Amino acid sequence: MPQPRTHRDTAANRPGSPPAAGGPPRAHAIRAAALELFTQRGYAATTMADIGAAVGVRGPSLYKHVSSKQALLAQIMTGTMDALLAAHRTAVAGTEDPTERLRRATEAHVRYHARHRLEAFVGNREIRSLEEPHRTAVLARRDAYEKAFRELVEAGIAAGRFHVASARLASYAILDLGMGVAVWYREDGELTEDQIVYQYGDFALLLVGAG
Amino acid sequence: MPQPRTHRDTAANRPGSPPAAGGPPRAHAIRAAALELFTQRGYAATTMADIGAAVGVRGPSLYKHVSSKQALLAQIMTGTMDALLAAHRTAVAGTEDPTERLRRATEAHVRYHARHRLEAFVGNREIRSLEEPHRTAVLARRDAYEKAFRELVEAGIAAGRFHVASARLASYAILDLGMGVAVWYREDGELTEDQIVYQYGDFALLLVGAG
DNA sequence: AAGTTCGGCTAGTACATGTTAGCGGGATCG
DNA sequence: CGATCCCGCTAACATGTACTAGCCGAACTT
Repeated sequence: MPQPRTHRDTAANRPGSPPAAGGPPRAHAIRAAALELFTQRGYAATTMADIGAAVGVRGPSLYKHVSSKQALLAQIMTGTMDALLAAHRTAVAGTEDPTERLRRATEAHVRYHARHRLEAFVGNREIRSLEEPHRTAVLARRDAYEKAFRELVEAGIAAGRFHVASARLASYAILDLGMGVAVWYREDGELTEDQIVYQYGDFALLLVGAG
Repeated sequence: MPQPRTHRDTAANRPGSPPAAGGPPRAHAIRAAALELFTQRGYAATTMADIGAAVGVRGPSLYKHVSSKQALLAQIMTGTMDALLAAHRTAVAGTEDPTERLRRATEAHVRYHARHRLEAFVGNREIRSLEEPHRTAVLARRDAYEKAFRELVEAGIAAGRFHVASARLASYAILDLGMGVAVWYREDGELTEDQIVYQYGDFALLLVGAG
C-alpha cells in the first residue's frame, strides 16, 4: 500500500518563483524534462509518469500544464526547426561571398547542434513519432533548410569558387556532419564548442573544394 | 466477430520452398520484415502483430520461429556490427599506405551503409532499445570500430601524410558521413552507390588533409 | 473571512501489447 | 494407415499507459 501523500513544496512549486520568459515556469520545466527523456529513451519509450517523476510530480498532474504527450513533442520539434532556420538566415545575411556564406552557415549549423544537442537530436530522430499535421509541417521546414544549404553550394559552383561533382552530395555531407555532432558532443568533452565549430567550418570548405 | 480462418497457402508456407542459407526461410522472412518495420516506425512502436502481418501471419504465430521481439532486435544489431567490422578488416588488409588504407576503409564504410541501409539505420538508432547483455556487447563492437578509424587517421598524421588538428574530430566526421548515407540513400535515387562511395572516399581524404 | 484559483493527488477507464496455452489441420515418416 | 511434427490459429493473461474524473489543501483576492 502506498503511503498517504501530501503536497510537495519544491522550489518550482512556490508561486513566488522567478517568472521565466516563454510561458509559465512549470510548463518550461516539463518540456525540458521531456526533452531529456525523449533523447535518452525515445518518445515511444518515455511515459508521462517518467516525465512527471523528473519534475517531482505524478504523471496525471502534468495535464494541468500540457495538453498531451504528443503536444510536448510537437512543441519541441517545431521550436527546434524554427530556431535552426532563424540561425541559418542570420548567418548568411551578412555577406554575398559564396565561400564566406557557406562557412558561416556551416558554423551556425554545427554550433546549433552542439549547443542545443538534445533538441537537435530529438528533432532528427523523432520525426516518425510526430503525428499529422505536425509531421508535414516539420518535414517542410527540414526540406527548406536542406534546400538552402544545397543552393549555397550551387551558388559557389556557379561562381566558379567551388569544385565538387555533386552539390546534393556535398550539402548532404555537410548537414550530416552537424547532425553527428548532436550525437556525440558533450560539454565536458575534450573538444570545445568553438574548436568543433571552426574545424567543421574548414571541413565544409574542403569538401566543396573551395580555395 | 472475425470470420473463421483456415490455413493460408503462401509461397513461404510450402515446405517445398527453396531452402535458403542462414536458417529456416520463414525465420529469415520474419527478420527481414522486422528490420523494415523497425526502420520505419522504430522498435518500440513496432508490434509483433505488425511484423506478423508483414509476413502474412498473426502475431502469436511468430513465436514458432523466434523467441522474442527483443531477440529479433539483438540478432539484427549484433549481425550488423559483425558484418561492418568484417568489411573494415577486409578493406584495410591489402595495403600499408595510410592514405590508401583510409580511402578503402571509408569506401567500405559508406558502401555498407548504402547497401545495407536498413541494418545500418537500425543499428545506429536502436541501441537504446537493446537490453543487456546485448547492448554492452554491441557498444563494445561500436567502440572498436570507431577506434579503428581513429587509429587510421592517427597513423597518417604520424607518418606526416595527413594534416588535421584533431584525429578524433576527423574520424568522427568520416564516420558520421557514412551514417548519414544510411538515412537518405535510396536505390532509385539520382546518385548510384558507386558515385557516392567514390565521392565520399575523396571527401575523407580531403578532411584529413591528405594529398 | 469567504471565495476562487492553482495545482497537486488517487482512482479509474479504455485500450494496447508481449507472450503463453492449447487446439487443430495438413504433410511427412515409419 | 497411424503417429508425429510443423506451424498456423484463437483465447487469455499480465502488464503498461495515455488520459479523465473528481477530490482537496494552500495561497491569493476582495
